[in-house]
Amino acid sequence: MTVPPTPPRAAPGRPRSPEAHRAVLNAASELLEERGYAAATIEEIAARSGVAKTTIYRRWPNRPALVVELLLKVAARVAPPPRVGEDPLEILRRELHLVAKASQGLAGRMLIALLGEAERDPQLREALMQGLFTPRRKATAAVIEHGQRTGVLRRGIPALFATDLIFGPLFYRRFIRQEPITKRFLDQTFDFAMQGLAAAPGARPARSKGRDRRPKRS
Amino acid sequence: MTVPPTPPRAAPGRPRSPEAHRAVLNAASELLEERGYAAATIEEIAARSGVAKTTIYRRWPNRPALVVELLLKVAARVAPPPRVGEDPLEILRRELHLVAKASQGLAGRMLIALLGEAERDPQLREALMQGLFTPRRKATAAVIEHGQRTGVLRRGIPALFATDLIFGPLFYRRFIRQEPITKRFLDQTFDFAMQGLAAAPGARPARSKGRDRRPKRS
DNA sequence: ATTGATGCGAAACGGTGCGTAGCGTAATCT
DNA sequence: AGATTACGCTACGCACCGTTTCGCATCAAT
Repeated sequence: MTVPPTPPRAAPGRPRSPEAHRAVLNAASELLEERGYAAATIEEIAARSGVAKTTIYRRWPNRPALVVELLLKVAARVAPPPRVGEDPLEILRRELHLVAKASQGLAGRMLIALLGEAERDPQLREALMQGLFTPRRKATAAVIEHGQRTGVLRRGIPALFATDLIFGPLFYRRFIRQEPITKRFLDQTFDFAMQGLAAAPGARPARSKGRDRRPKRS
Repeated sequence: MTVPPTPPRAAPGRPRSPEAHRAVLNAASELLEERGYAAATIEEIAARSGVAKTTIYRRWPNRPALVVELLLKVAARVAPPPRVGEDPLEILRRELHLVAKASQGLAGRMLIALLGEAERDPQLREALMQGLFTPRRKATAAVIEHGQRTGVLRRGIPALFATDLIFGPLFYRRFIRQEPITKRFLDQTFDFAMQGLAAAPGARPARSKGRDRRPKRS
């Protein structure tokens, strides 16, 4: 790892064209929107963007890598990860609805296409985990931990596990069964999860530290 | 539906060879096991099975259709749907573990590969729903409804929805995040779901036949 | 201004798998 | 026997992949 910190030395030669980069992502996005993942071949993307195939391959090793970059961009735009704040329950509820909405749009279509390929492509899986799932799960877990500290949520349930309990049914329905997500479904899911996660009415906030031994049996 | 019940009229011409059928499914199964979905091309399957490509295409319109048939067979073998019985909680718990185990084997690998294609192939999606998900969900829901009638499970929660609450986190973890399933994870998931689904200790069965009551806890 | 390095577009390539067609042969029914 | 369908084989056109080659463009360093 001999990397100069902030290397002032610019790379020699002609720099890569940002326009080409944008044009490719744009064309890919349109194709995915209009005709789906199968139709968004590299050759089609090159044709529509006016960028040469070689230029595309110079930046991305293959199609999934390109789509991942696009997915992360779109996801960050339409559904930024939640942040710890005043009312954890409300934050979680909003997050669930936000993710549900995003999952029904372009981001969802991209994700579902990538998941199949991720089975055979460990690098792709890594990229999805580190770029999408891990940060989001961590952010959500932080909200939950905050709720546990302030006494709104029951302690004793690992926060990451709790996030999976909240979001699992949604993803199962949207990406595995591929059925539409209704508001009713989201409300039911959230209510059910909270039934198990929320603190009993009389619970108090956490003390200094370590003092939060509670019998986990409700 | 004008289908003659047990049509005695045999089709004219040479009948299709059951050996060829089996040989194809066998070869496909082996290839999927050894080298994954991507490597299980029609040409490879034909080569390994000793069956001509044309013969394969005469039976299945494309590769997904073939893999679906294989998946349904394997799923029925390694994890037959649950049946209503004495102890609903135990049946559900076993079912969760059984599905988890199956999802980590060949069946799971096939399913995950098919899901991506199902996005663009409505017929494939239909086949997966009618052949796999719908019957299994119905069977599980029946177990839950039985539990609700006998008072072991709380009433008022739609049974199909309840099944998704139980299995959602598992599928999310296995097929979306593609992380391994631990016994601990399954136990936690099940306990959590039951916390919300199980009847309060004092609950009574639905009407008349009241003998079956039992306080939950195990 | 020249030099050297890199990016760009265009064109062509070999490779792979798809799904189809033509052919001669095999099996079964009437 | 004749009709009909399945089988294996070979070959084909097609689409897309990922790579290579080439001439020109664009940058930094000299």
